[in-house]
Amino acid sequence: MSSIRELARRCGVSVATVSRVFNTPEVVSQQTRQHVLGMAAEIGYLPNESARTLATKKSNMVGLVWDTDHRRPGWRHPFLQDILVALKSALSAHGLHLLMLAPDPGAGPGDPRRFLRAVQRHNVDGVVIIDNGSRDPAVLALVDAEVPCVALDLLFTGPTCTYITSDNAGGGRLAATHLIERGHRHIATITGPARNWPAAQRLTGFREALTAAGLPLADDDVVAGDFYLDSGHAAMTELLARDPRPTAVFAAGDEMAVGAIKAIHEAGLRVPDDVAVIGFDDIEVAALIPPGLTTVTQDKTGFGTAAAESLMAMLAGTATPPEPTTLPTTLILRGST
Amino acid sequence: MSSIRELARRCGVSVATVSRVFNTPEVVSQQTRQHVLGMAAEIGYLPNESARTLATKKSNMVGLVWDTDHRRPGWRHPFLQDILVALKSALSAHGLHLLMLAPDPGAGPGDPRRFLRAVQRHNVDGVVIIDNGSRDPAVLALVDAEVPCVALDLLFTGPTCTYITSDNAGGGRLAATHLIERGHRHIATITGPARNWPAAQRLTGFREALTAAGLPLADDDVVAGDFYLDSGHAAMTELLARDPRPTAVFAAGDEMAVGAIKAIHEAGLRVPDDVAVIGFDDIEVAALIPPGLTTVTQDKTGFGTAAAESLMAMLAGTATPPEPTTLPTTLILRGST
DNA sequence: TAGTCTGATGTAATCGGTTACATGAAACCG
DNA sequence: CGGTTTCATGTAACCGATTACATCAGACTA
Repeated sequence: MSSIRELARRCGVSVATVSRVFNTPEVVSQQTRQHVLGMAAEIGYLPNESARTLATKKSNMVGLVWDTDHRRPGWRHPFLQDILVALKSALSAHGLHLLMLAPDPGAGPGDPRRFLRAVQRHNVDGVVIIDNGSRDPAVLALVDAEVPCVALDLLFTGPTCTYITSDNAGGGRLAATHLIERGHRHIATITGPARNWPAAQRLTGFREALTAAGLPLADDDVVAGDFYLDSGHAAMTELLARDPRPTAVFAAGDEMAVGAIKAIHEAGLRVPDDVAVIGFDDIEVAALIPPGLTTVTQDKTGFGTAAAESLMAMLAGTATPPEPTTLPTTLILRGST
Repeated sequence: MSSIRELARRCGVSVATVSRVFNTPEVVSQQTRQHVLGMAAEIGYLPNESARTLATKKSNMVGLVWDTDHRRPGWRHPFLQDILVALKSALSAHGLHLLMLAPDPGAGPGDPRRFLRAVQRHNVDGVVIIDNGSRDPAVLALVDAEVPCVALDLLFTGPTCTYITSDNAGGGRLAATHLIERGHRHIATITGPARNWPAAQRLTGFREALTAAGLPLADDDVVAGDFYLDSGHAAMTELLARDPRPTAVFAAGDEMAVGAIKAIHEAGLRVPDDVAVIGFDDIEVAALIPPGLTTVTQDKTGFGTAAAESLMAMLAGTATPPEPTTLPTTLILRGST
């Protein structure tokens, strides 16, 4: 591969001049510039990014910390593909590449510094963290990286850290309000694991809106699931056994909502006539299963672009990290309510 | 950030010795090694990867070329998340990081060298290509990269290139055989775009198996879709208008199969009693929509791990690239047939 | 015309590692 | 005991860029 020295030699100029042609073209004469660029194209010269990074301490790379462990469930984020595409596109527009980091092999599998170390070795300009909901110490350790960090769907602040999250409470309110407007008076909910922060927020907003409408949420009408299909099915089965049974259910995740619909159908009841169901997330299935799942949608693309923007703001050198971003949630009306 | 020189100074040894501690520990004395490692931990020394890459020409990074363009559809790969997770895990196990490359800003948006240049600048040890089905010249130009390349779901060979694909023909055969075994005699198919290679293969296998069973496929019973829901709905509507209408349909993609089921239900018919439906891909919805979609599944995880393995084989330095990998497809039985 | 300014370019140090080769001490051998 | 190995370590060139500083020619100024 031809180096800058080779190119300089061929052009009869110094390496400094060649470097200037690519970095500060305005200071080199028109004539020299043309000559160098022409010769560069001819011999296929391309600057070596490792060398540039070494010299400038800027890599144009953003590290992605995403703890994908086959064996544990929970690493899976339903929107990941949309988020990744948006993130990558937004970063690409600024000339940044996205480096999906492997945990540092120098640290053991359980070492809380395994991501921090990987980040520090690679001269990345910034870091995006995709949470798997586990609040892994190795992820939380990243606050110590002296590098701009943006976490997705994870409370994460520090001197160089901020995060992006959906307006989960608002979404919960939206769901409640919608069901109330549809005339429901007895509304139950299938929530997520107690310690899951987004789930808790959704529940809070949901309860608020019900209470405000004079429809307090009975403890009996709150059943916890784990975001997966079967738990939604089980929870709904439990709710259908109540007497009187609720006429509407808010599931804190679409997969659970689908499970709930299944349970309702199995009980010989109809959606939405006997029981209305509303979900949260707007995953692909929501649009595809009959009768179509009404749901609260999160702005997946917004996660990616907001992360890129927060990062760019920090790279631009503001002293304090940007405020956390809360993305609006909106209601998608389909047949299930 | 502390450098190797700093660490060497503190330990009273030369930089070469420190370097050896991390790269060829067996040649340095037990005592010195302990001392250096201890001091390294103390001052938080970590080798700078850019410098290492510059010196060794090995970056431990694999470039990912994935042309994500918001504006065009088609960049979306239904399995991408599974593939990415598997790919990343497999690469991580070998200490390799995955660099999602932005197109080279030095090249224009339409420049066929925009990925090639990005690859060449970054000293990546290998490249994985995720196809969007468009046979973009900029993707095809990567055969010229003097770097091991593995393409997913794309015919792609060259002196350092190979590819991974599903046994699409076999999957087509599987679908046909299954329907025949279920007793169907009049079987139609909703295929993909004529120029789409996987779709064509699926059709070929499907037709073969029908013919072998003495049930030649009439032209009328082949309708093309575009892999999206609506096209499946439209195609099925068309097929239902035939007299006699087919008793079973093979859709070359699950989304189209879901569209087909919708059309069947809308026509007041039942699945599978009036018309059986089988799909291809095994996307998430397949398991979730009633009555459950029987489908031919592709080994998503296999794509990722096979890509990593082919890459590793090339990195290990075989003169010729590994043979293309064809992943087996298998039948998943659910309620729709 | 001497002095200053400006614009284009060159010189060389530097970024943080790796590694071929040199060195020197200790161990081994006949 | 001299000579050869072996082992641990040091010296210094090198990877391919960037950039502070120096240089120098020509234009401009008083």
